[in-house]
Amino acid sequence: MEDVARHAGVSRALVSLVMNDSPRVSEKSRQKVLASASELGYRPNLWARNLASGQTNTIGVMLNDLHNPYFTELAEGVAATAAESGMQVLITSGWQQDSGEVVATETLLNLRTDGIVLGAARFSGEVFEDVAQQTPTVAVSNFDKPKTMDTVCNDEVRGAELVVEHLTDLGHTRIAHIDAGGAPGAPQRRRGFTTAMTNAGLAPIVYEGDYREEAGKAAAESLMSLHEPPTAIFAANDLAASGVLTHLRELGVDVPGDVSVMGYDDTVLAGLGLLALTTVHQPRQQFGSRATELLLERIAGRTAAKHELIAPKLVVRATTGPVKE
Amino acid sequence: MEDVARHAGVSRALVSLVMNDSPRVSEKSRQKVLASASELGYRPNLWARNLASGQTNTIGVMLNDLHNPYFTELAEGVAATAAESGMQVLITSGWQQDSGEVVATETLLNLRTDGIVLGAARFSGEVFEDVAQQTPTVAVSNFDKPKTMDTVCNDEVRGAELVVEHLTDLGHTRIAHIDAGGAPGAPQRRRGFTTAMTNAGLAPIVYEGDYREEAGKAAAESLMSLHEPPTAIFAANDLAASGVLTHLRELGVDVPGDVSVMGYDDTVLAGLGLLALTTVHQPRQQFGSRATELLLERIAGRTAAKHELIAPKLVVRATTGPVKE
DNA sequence: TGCAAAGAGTAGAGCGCTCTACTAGGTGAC
DNA sequence: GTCACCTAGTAGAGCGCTCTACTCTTTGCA
Repeated sequence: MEDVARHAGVSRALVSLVMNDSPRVSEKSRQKVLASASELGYRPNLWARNLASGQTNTIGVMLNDLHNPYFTELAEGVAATAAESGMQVLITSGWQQDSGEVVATETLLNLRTDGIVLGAARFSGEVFEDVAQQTPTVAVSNFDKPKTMDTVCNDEVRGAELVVEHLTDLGHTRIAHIDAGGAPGAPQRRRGFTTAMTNAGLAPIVYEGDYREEAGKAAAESLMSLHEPPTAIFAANDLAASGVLTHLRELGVDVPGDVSVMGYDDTVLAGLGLLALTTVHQPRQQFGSRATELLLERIAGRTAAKHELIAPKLVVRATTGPVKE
Repeated sequence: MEDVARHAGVSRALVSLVMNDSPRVSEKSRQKVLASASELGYRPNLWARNLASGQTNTIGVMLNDLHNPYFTELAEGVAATAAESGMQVLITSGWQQDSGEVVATETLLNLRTDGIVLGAARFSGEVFEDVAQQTPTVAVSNFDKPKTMDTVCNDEVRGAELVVEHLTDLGHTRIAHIDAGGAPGAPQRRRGFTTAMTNAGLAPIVYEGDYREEAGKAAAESLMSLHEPPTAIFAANDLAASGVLTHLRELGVDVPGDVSVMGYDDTVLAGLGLLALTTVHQPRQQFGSRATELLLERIAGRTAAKHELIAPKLVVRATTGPVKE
């Protein structure tokens, strides 16, 4: 910077003004400085800039797992909205490890990003409340309405309701849900399912499982060997639904002729021609952009916590149909 | 930091030493400083630290597209290897846009990361040679052996060979390849395919397509309506292979009884029970970790460019079988 | 007992920038 | 012609840390 100033025959301060697009510089010297800068291959050192200015114009995103499209689409939403406000996005990942999430968040904290979007899965909200005390924080997660941070999350209960409505509309009454125990989102889906079934005057059948394909297969096997097998199966997520479909095909059961199958999440899998899975779409990008909006509000000074639910949508494909009379 | 020093009754320099685990501090004052630090909620400011020390202990990763598991697994490999050397990883993404890649790389450059791993797809190597001149750079990409940076990439030619070997071993002679034009990796796969076929004394059938499912479907349709349809189809990637399978199922063609199908990449899709696709596995994490090793070498001073190919592996599942005679 | 070397700690410059407060010169109103 | 005000630019402190060079104790050993 020193060199650029000397080369252009101006002060360091002027160079700084030019680099920040200040209106206080004449067109002439702006050109002169820009020319010298590019000639000398100068690029501003962000560390120094942020140190001096005390603000980073950067928002940090901590993701539990980069593999999971849920998290990456979330990040995409964040990036898009952040870009509109001229903010940079820096991503760190917990690489699916408990300790990783904490380390990644620490890094962001040390980086003094203006705020943090938490795409956490592993920990309860409490662990992160500490973080929220130090910097504006929004969690995309169904933490239990913490006071210190905002949360944005999918309305899982509504999603499960959507499933039950769709299936009962098709005339199904024996509907089974394969749930994923304590995994993120699973308790809410289960609750939504049982509530909606009960409200419809139906008995909820819940079978224990998890979010993996094998679990879907295993559950389908048990379910189909029941004395009165269900006519519709609502899997914990798309992957588990894929396991269900696999088993049903091996069994020679027609889908959706004999049995209807639904997934949850609307991942790439669901759209594949061979699956064509009816499922519930989570607007993941929207989670990210809404979270960013809330974060910007917080950065601007809001302190009262907001907790928002975002409504999922039903996506009907080819695995559900009218109950076989 | 000032406060911590005062609170602990020592100099700022000592606090700095403690924070960096220097062996030059006595156990007693280390404890004292640590205690004061946690009491005051002190955390070192990374921007200041890096500015002062002139090194960031951070390597930057620029990814074209976070959705694509290819890139995220790459990042995972980078993170794992970087962690072994105590390096932090910061990820920026081009969000699938041409300009995005450049912006994301600029950010990394301004951040003065010790080095950059380029997971680029859009641009030719030339655009990035400029970057490589400014900081140690390794590209995971089949750029054309640039002088200024290292490259690590999949041995696509070998991968295509693997496919042809597997299929000819099963007795296939009419083998068609659906290629993806100029998309990343596609030309190499096509070349590998035609070469291997020619070497085996067979006529390579190449059908134009791309990396999407629809392309696979369309290609399968054309291919199967040929006077003498191929007995094996090697799709551009797993997604296209999924399209092929979908069409074949609609046609009632038995896989692998009548026609064998192969994908490429070994993504999650391939492992699904309903697809069980025979494919070629790219060790994506290994790309990342190898790239990081090379980068660390460069950071340590090596300047001569290295270009490495990493061997893919055949993964046999259920979509290939002996040719029906 | 004396002296070198090791151990523990400190002072203060400096990393590359921004930002506040200031100056010099030009403009326009009365 | 004078004065207030605006514009374009500058000086220099300071952001929070690290790092070099230095000081003051201890310790070990001939």
